[in-house]
Amino acid sequence: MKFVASFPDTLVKGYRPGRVPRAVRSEQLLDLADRLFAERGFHAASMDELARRAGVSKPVIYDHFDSKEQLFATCVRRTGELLADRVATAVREESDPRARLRAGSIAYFRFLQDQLQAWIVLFDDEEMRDARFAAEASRIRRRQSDLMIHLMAETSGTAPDHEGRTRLEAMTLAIAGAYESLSLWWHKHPEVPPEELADWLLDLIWPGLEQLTKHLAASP
Amino acid sequence: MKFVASFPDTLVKGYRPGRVPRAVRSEQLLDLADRLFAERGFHAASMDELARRAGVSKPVIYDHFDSKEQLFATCVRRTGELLADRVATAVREESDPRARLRAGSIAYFRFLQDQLQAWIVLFDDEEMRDARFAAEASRIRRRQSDLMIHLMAETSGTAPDHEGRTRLEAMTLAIAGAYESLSLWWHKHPEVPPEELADWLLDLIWPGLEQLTKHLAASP
DNA sequence: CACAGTAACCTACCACAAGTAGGCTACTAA
DNA sequence: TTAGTAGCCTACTTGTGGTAGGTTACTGTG
Repeated sequence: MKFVASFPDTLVKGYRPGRVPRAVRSEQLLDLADRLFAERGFHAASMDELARRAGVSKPVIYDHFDSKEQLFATCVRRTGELLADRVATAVREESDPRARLRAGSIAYFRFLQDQLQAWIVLFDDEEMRDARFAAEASRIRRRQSDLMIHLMAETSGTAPDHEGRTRLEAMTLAIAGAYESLSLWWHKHPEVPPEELADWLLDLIWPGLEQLTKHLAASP
Repeated sequence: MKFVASFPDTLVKGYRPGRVPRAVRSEQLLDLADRLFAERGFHAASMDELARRAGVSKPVIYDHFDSKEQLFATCVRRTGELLADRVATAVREESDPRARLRAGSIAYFRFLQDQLQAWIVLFDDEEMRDARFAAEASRIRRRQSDLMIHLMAETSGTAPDHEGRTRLEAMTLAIAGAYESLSLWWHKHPEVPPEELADWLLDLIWPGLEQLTKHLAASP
């Protein structure tokens, strides 16, 4: 009875107090953590508050996740995978290489537009938000990079040699960094539509990228 | 006497115990903080340890800097300004636009190579380092972006209209992001020489960049 | 020279948040 | 009925950013 009585009005709607199965609690905690990190940023979000919002005590959280960092990483990774899916899906709907890249880019920016809440934690800079996110941001970049490499290999047909692959990896990662940085800029210029962003970026990198694929296909 | 007696061997060489003028203490603290942040990362670096290394008590630090974040920001900003200077100097030594960009790029990567220690905090991802650096990293990107815009305006002669400037700002920031991300990759492939990195990146972005300047010069 | 004013510094503390030890409650299955 | 366990809690420890308030030594002025 102490248990039930200890839930005043700090309870988040949609979650009733009391015992729930482990899997459900996990999902609930992840959802709430996502929102909390988005609102406050990593540093300012406290595990106590997460516990309060979930209507649960702190050790419960630590029974599901090893640490605050691991919880954060899990949240970000989930979102990153969703993003990768969206982009991959959009890419698969086109066949011409440039059109594929364009479709992927648009999907990327549209996703950011939708998930702005959750994304701010990773990309906002204006407000001095804390973040232990380098590893996760990097993971996402790598994912986008892999996707690009895969796409290029698929359309060019030939496989580059070792040195070529090294260079290609470097360049796709650089491009992924450009996307990331552009997203950041976009955050302060939301009036620009995703399609225009994509076109700008395509005009910038496509000539060099096309040249690069030709170069790599010719060398081995 | 308590004062002098309280310095066992935790003292960093080159700094004698005892009272020193404010300006000297400030510089000393900044230098030590730079090293400490580089070693441990923002989160794991504690103010207590900084105090210990400086052979000083914590309030002394807070008499010089408002907070840990402000101290960190000051360190990073100092390094960022040094970087900008190096790049700008290198750029000024060339006249052909492409050669200028190349020279700037090489200077950029050379600087990272030298200052690797101090730079890890900002760019390393493999190790889960903490960082409250989004704002500072962004400031550095903006600096590089401004430099590029300046350089392009200088060489093209004409000034773009409002929409053109918006697009140009977005694209140069994207490019700065690409440099940043490439630096990160480089950290795991240090065998690639700076000149090669610069050439890779130039081959990738120069065609699009040249096209962009022409486009912007033609529209108004 | 005396001594006020101040610069540089200290000890001892607070607040707050991550993470833990150990125990309680209620469901389930034999 | 009762053993086992899943889910949960209260009450703590630890570590670290930051502060209050006092002490020491240097410096310029009567």
